[in-house]
Amino acid sequence: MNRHRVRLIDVAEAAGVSRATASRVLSGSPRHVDPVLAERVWTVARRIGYRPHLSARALRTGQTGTIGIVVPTLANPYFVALAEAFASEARDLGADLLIADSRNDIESEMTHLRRLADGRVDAIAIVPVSYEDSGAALAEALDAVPIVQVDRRTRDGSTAAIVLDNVAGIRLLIDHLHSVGRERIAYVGAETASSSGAERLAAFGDLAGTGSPTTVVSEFSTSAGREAARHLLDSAADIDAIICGADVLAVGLHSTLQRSGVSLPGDIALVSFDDSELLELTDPPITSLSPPVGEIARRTTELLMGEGDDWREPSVERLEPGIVTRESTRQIDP
Amino acid sequence: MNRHRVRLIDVAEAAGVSRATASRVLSGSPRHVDPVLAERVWTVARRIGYRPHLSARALRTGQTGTIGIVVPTLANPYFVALAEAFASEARDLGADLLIADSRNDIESEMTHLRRLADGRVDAIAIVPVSYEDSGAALAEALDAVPIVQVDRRTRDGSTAAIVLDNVAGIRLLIDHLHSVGRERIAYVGAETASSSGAERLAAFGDLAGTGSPTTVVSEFSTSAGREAARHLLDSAADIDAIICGADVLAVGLHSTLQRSGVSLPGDIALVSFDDSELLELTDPPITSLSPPVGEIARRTTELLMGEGDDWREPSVERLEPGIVTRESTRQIDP
DNA sequence: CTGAAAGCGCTAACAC
DNA sequence: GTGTTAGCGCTTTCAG
Repeated sequence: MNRHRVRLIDVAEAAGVSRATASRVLSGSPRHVDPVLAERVWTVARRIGYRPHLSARALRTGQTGTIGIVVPTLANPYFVALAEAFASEARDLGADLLIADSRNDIESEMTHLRRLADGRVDAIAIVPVSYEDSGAALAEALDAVPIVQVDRRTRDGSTAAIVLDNVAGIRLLIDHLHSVGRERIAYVGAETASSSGAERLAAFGDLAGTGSPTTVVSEFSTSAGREAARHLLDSAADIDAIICGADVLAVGLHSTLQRSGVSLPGDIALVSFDDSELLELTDPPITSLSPPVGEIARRTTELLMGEGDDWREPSVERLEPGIVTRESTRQIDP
Repeated sequence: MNRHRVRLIDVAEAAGVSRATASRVLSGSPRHVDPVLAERVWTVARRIGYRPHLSARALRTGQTGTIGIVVPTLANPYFVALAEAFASEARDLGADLLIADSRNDIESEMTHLRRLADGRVDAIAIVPVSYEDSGAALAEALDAVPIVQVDRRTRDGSTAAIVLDNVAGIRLLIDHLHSVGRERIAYVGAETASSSGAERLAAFGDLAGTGSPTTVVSEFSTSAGREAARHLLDSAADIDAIICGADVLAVGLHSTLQRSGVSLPGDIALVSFDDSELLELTDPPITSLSPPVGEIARRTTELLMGEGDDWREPSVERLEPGIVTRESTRQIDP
């Protein structure tokens, strides 16, 4: 049953042509081959079920037809959305997407990066785990394969980075909150190990009034969100709105506020950042920035697959988010 | 900067040994080589930054050191959890995990399956999209690489399948609901395109009293859950408990019930199937079966990587779930 | 437009 | 215990 792989030479022989011709038809440049032969080769190939051996092809061409994406965790729906945007992009390019999950772990991230760079993929998009510590692994993988940083970046900007414009994002959220009559805004973010977290926090510090409270929890997770909510409740801060640095935080926070009898949006208006499906499930649904994941993926692959070495330019390209208003920021009649 | 790859021969030359010896040290059987030489090779390899070319190695050995997993969608946290369990399993085996997302699409599933089978991975674990229609693609990929079906299966059981024991699961949930005083139980599941969906529905039909209402929506998604809730509300069925066939359904359903003023667990007790993080976020948190994802992944890789052809046996192995009780099924004092 | 032949980087017989 | 050599399956010069 599991005889042996059908190889190119099997097709060639059955079609009465050389391997070279068969190869040209099946992969390379079918333009430069007699249409009659080409047709014959195709027919035979289909009949005997030929499938090219990808490792062999990769070895020969130096191209794998695969793009890799490394995300901090798939438990965060935002990174899943990002991965799917890249999958769609890859499909358009006739390539595959290989998804790797670092589990928020530098070690694991380095391992993935190394293995991907070992001839497994043609290019890598990575959401680095840590601003401070992800740089080393990146720098190492860099001379094997093009890499672009996505959504977050490392301190030593050794490659191009395509990120959300966090300052614009915070501004958009604050403006929106003001427009619905909120003035005493708090910010809840996670530990600033990631550049995006740090940028959002800093932007909030700059744009919100001085003395606006910020709460920094240890990780981007729903339980951290609940912890933040308890902290805010305990501190009895005088606020009427909260900006969350990530959906998972917002949902956890929402759940704890809700159970503590805080009325949303009556007492507190809530906004978040990633616009994942989670935000539509809460009661009330939560207003959010809508990050341009499609555009991020498109621009990143453009850089990655482009002819030049543009990805080597340690630039930071910031893409503009939109906003999706939901009930959590409904205007309250005085 | 991007000179050229450091190859095995570069290491060999720098260490003054043959490629064979270098290869033996760096990969094969370091046992059969002089420790002194071995040490030298390692040192040199590290110094000049040698990394084996994975495609070349795969071509030569016929082994990729990679396991592939194909899931219907990563938007469902249950499949993410499953994928992470496999990642952990792969890590233990010194292998990589390649995650592919079918987006609930037969076409896309087939494409992934094909490409994975084209020498990209050593084995495939797949959660088939459709009981009826996923079989063909499976059968095709089958003679290139070992495949085991996970969590769901296809009609023509052409490979082994490791699934949750859905009958035991439904029984566990019903028993639990009875134990907290609920007798009029409804079931909400998605279209039976998947074997697990169908099994759960059938088991409910068998085990719940006759006339127990069932609602079947078109897909496993939160919006489908909301739709189911509206349906139940409209039908004004006389029930005091609901079993949901998937967490995403439960969460959507919960959200709509909640907004319609139904009290949980007062009016209705709610239970679900996948025990994902989502269920802890709702108010009240939702009781759920806890599927043995770790065990599923372990058993599957065992079958896949084992010496024999055990995975070819079209058997169905059913693993026992546990249950995690939460507030949504709290006993109500009469 | 087609074929012969070289070789991508690596490992595994097979000799020594 | 180590080196020599033959290929894994494919694409791509280079001749014709």
